[in-house]
Amino acid sequence: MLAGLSRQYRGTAVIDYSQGLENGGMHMVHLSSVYRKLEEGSKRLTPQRELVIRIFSEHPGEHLSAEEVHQLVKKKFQDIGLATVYRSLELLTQLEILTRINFDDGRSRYEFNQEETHRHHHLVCVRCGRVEEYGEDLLDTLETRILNERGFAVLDHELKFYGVCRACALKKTN
Amino acid sequence: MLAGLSRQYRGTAVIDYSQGLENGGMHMVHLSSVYRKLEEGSKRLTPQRELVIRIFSEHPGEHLSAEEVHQLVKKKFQDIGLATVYRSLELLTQLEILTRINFDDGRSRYEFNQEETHRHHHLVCVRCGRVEEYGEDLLDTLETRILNERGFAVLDHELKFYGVCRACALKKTN
DNA sequence: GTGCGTGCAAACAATTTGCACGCTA
DNA sequence: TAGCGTGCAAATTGTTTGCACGCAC
Repeated sequence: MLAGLSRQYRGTAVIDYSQGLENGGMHMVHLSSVYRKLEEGSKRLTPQRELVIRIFSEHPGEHLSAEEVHQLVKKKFQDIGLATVYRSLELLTQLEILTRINFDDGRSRYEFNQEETHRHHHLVCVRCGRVEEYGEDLLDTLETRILNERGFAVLDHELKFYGVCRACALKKTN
Repeated sequence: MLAGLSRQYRGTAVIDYSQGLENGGMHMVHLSSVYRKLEEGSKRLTPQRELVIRIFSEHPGEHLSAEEVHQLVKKKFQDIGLATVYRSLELLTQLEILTRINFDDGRSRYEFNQEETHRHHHLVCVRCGRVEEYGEDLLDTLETRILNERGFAVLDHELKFYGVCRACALKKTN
């Protein structure tokens, strides 16, 4: 099975998963489902891929870009190629372990594809640029209507709200 | 006033606006509001900018990219620089004459910022890539809730549905 | 041994920017 | 005449790809 795969690769760092990735906090990721998805895609869980996953697990709710992931991996663990980061992100997205999001800041960003927290939306502050998450989903009825009215079968949706966050609203000046 | 500005520039084409841009069809654009917005921004309505606007008025509902606008302007009117198209799109977006949209196809796209048709959404077909529009807006109550619950004052929102359009659903094979 | 995954550098594509020049206010 | 707007080419930036190598199966 895959669990045994991730010992080492290219003679580099060995990652201790005795405690799993679940240590992160509230935004838990089920390593087992990561293993399963890799297995189903018959992909190896290499140290580089593990590191990428680990970065996300240690930065819950952060919408990281490829460059940011690369920097974090380098800083916290070891040097890996930026191209490898891109390829890992691509792979993990295809396996639905990550989700690609676009905040129109010129680069793609990624977050865990948390099926439990499924369909959360984003509140993008136009002043400070910070992105909050919003868990509500009231769009099901709308999706049914779209199917009936237009014959368009909705598979997924993406909703972003642009506005002013509480913190910025409180800053009276400027 | 601005109306008299757009005679010619660099000795090139003169555009006849005796009939205005409103000829386009259902997706009418009020030239007067375009004038007003340029005036408020104290920007000139140059022939190049007019041509860009004209292209959008002649392609209602089409979500054009910079490159596409450039090609269309060149084909239908005259050769202008691609950089100028980019700068025009940027300016017109800032003046809220156009709206920038992102369909994750690797380039920014633009459409008229139709305040009348305000808040229409997009149905993106994951098979053929075509984008339909959907005029409904049921998000007002949700926005009020977000303000109350989170203190986040929503100014605008963007909603995209991904799914299979009717045409593709009918193609049984492949 | 075959092939997947990686690192590096080169290639790409969309977009931005520097600069000289012409036209407009 | 001062400065905005343009065209062109060069520069940037995010992302992808070709290739040789090494480890895993």
